[in-house]
Amino acid sequence: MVTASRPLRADAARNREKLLTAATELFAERGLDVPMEHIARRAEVSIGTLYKHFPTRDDFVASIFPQRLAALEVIGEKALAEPDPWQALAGYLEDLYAMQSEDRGLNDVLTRELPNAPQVVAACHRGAGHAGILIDRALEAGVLRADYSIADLATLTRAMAQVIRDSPGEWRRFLSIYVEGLRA
Amino acid sequence: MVTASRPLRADAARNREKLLTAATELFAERGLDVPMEHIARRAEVSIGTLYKHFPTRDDFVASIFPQRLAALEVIGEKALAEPDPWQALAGYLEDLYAMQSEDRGLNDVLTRELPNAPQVVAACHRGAGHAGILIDRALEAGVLRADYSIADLATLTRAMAQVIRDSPGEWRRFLSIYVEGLRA
DNA sequence: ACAAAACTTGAGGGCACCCTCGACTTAACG
DNA sequence: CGTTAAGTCGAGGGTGCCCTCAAGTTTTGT
Repeated sequence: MVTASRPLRADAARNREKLLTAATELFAERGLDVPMEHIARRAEVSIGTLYKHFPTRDDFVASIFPQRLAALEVIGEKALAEPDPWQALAGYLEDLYAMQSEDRGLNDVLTRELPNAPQVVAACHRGAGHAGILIDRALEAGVLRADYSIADLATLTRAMAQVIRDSPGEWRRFLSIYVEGLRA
Repeated sequence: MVTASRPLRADAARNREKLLTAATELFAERGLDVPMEHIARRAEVSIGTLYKHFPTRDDFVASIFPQRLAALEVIGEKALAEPDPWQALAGYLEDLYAMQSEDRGLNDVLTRELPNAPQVVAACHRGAGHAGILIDRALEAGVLRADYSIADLATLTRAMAQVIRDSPGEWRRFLSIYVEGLRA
């Protein structure tokens, strides 16, 4: 869309940038629920200005995460390039959750429903596309539990979100056990 | 302990009971974070009375959950009675999470740190004792992944808590995959 | 039946977060 | 420059939850 009405005034553009930077940092550090006031403070901007640019929290989310979720595509491509279907899937999961473990906000995004940030939902769907292919390949190769589906991956993602949150040192181990259970 | 100072006045004893009932119900339905006001309302008692009997949320937790956690002992005993070490462990996990899935408050209790409810912590430790024995048995029998430990069970429990919360229909399936991954 | 002790009540103060809006400031354009 | 539309500011009102305490009520023991 980019309905480029009138362009932003210089100071406004600057503030918008500062807000995005602050929100990006704070989401990553503290998750999606940081108080709006904190974002404004870190951006050195008043709370009123914050609401002028981003009337709802989801406006922040929608402005920040689609970009970040593009990394999903990258790890998806990487996995698709791997010839061994099992290695491809296992590697994908490892990369996916490594990414999730480094950004608390991303962790939240992948866990929650975000009905007001359709761009984010779309980006997730795109990511899921790759995952679906990887699963199909592994199924065809007969290396993956025959009843596995993309829905199981959603469940796993939420479980991993929790594990990452309260034992960031353990997620690889937990994942490796689960992945063992996935073999045909 | 039971430092039976003077016994409670009749009306006070009645109110205490009503509060416990209300809290038990609401914790199970909504989790440990229900507003205190809701508990008071359901108990048909004023908020002041609530605070007289249970000055902190953890006083409720400490009064309610040790009993409930006694069920852990029961399923522990049941599992210990099972001759096959693998079946014993797998059955234990199934029973444990079935229990957890029926009580949102219990789910919270098993997920959180509760430094102010030592009775609850103690009850959990007792439960963990059984689990430890089941794990040792399975290890000795060589049917369980050699590096498995009780710490992994704590991680699993938090993961299951999450799965139970947002996909109550899927936890058995998720668990069964994980358990597959546990085999030696 | 009465007084003292025990208990109950709910208005209200505190806090953290949400968000709005009218008064002020400043960039942009002639 | 001067005008004005665009943008900024932050005090303050709203909400939901926490918890307290002075005034009123009920139980208990005599």
